[in-house]
Amino acid sequence: MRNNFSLALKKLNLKITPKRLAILEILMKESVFLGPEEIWKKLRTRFKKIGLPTVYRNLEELAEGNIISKINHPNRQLYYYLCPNQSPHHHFICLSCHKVEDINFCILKELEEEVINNIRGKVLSHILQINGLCKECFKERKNGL
Amino acid sequence: MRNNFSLALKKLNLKITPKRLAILEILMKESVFLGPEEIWKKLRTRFKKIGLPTVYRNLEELAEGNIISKINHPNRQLYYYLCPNQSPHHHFICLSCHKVEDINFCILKELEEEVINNIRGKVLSHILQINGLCKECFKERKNGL
DNA sequence: AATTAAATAAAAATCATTTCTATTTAACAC
DNA sequence: GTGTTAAATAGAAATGATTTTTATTTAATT
Repeated sequence: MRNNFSLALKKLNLKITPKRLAILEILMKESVFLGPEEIWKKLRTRFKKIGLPTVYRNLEELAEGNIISKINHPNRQLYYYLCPNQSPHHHFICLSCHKVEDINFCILKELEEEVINNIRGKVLSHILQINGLCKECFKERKNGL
Repeated sequence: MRNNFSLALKKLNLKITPKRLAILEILMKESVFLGPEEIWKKLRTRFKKIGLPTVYRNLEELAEGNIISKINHPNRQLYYYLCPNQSPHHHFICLSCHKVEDINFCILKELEEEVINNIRGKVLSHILQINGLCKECFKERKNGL
């Protein structure tokens, strides 16, 4: 596990610092989307003296290197980060437990064609985020959703 | 035109103020997505004394009433607003000229089914934003895109 | 162990957005 | 039209997330 991260960091010419590894470990353990401040609070249990800017900087660097990815939460204006996944822009987000799952999105090609037909321009990128309840939360129907 | 706006405002129990109408006229004229500050600058040519908070407040109220809608721009963290359109969450955004077009999205039902099959939970909402070049900008290939 | 460039802490700055309060104004009744 | 009232506004200040700055520390390499 740690070796994977180290290798990935080396490829990006990022030094392997305890804090950087800790951030990745937190994101890996949680498999939930977290804000910089949430991550910072978790880090402070291990590092008494860690600054919030350090967390921001690291998250940004890791996101640039595609080790983690950035998403939007619909009801907050902050960005959240998440461990690597195959399709960086297709998320299913559980609004109850905040778990993030990839969605198997074979419709995308069709969509792109449809858009090109409508717009007659060029598609460069997209943001697709689907919000709902995951299996478990749907059963429990937490939060009155 | 103005009557349409007045009627819509009345339905929402919002008073018909010159500034409120001006905001709607700007958004209608431009048919491009604009940030609060951009709108504010345009308003100041007509109203010397208009505060940015007034613009924010109005945009928020109008968005709540579905007279305008809010979208995300991928490379800025700000929200942008746009005149009413039929499908509030499906936008095609030209990264060159910032024009916003609706996309005729008949694939959505399929997508929802696909997600439900994968996740086995519940879909509550989604954000779909497609970025690219509109017909005109694609021809001109502005901005090196 | 010494060197060097990157990473960090801490404080301060920035920037978008929101809140607060006193004043103004639109809507409505007369 | 004039008066009344609740909503809208200006302007200043507050907020809150994020970024920048600078001096110090540390990881990587020799």
